[in-house]
Amino acid sequence: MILEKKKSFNEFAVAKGLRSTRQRDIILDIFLSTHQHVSVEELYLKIKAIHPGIGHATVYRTLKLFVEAGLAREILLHDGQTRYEHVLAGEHHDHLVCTRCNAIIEFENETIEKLQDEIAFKHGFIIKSHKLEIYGQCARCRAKN
Amino acid sequence: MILEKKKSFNEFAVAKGLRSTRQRDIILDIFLSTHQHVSVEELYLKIKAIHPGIGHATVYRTLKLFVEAGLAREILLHDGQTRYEHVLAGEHHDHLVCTRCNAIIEFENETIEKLQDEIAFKHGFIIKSHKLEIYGQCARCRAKN
DNA sequence: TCTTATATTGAATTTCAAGTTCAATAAAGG
DNA sequence: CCTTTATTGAACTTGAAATTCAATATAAGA
Repeated sequence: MILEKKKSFNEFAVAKGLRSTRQRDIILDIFLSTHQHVSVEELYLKIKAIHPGIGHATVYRTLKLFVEAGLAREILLHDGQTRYEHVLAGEHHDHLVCTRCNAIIEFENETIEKLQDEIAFKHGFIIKSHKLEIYGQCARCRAKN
Repeated sequence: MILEKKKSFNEFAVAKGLRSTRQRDIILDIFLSTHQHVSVEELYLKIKAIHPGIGHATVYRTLKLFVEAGLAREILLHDGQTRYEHVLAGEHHDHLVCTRCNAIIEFENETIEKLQDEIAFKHGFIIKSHKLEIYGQCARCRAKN
């Protein structure tokens, strides 16, 4: 799967006439090796630890490329930190966010999606994207008390 | 209704031992006279135009007080601008956001809410709040093309 | 009414994420 | 190898929001 994604990014890069650089390879490698929802800062630090030369700006720029290439998706949660999540083929999901430990659990619900379509249609809206986040306390954190 | 809200804020202020100040009166007045979803900056400029003395910091602080007092609710949409919406008794709603003209349309959907409760329950989550935003193009903007 | 303790204000500063600039560097085709 | 030009990264800028702190205003008591 990681190889597939690398290949897919490569194709995107070629199609766009981008040059292949060491930095982008590194950032892609490390991004692919992280968990589902990395914040930019988190990723940056992880990269910096192994390749201290790589700058801030490059990480930001490259993540935006990943989004363009369809490898990543930007998510903005409650805390003002931009996160990037891995895009898995065809799937869409929403998030349960624990406001105590910041755990993020994904879920899908076909019925909710359909209801959204209906609502948008009723208001003459064309949906481009949507965002459903449920904030609360996860099972583990509840157990802590 | 505006009077009610003023009274309600007053009660909150008294209960909290806050002093009554000209600035807070002004900010409340102007907040109550705005449309549903003002951004801080928008409100600040509106206030500044009439009462040039009032500072940035006071507007921020006072809006947070309104939230505490239950008069306003903070909403964070796609564009990184914090908005405050008026809280009307007991109601909860979600938003359709036009990414072209920034129009915000509110909607309520009981079924979606119920489905969310089920999802949270299934994952052992206790819901504190949630956020559903549908982004797209509104009817008016679609007509423009 | 005057005094005093302290809550509040607002200009200025700080913070923090994110974006931008631009000279230096590196990739890739000729 | 050379040349063109994309890319990089240190430093800087931006913009929203928070914080600081001296000056001011409020409210309660004398």
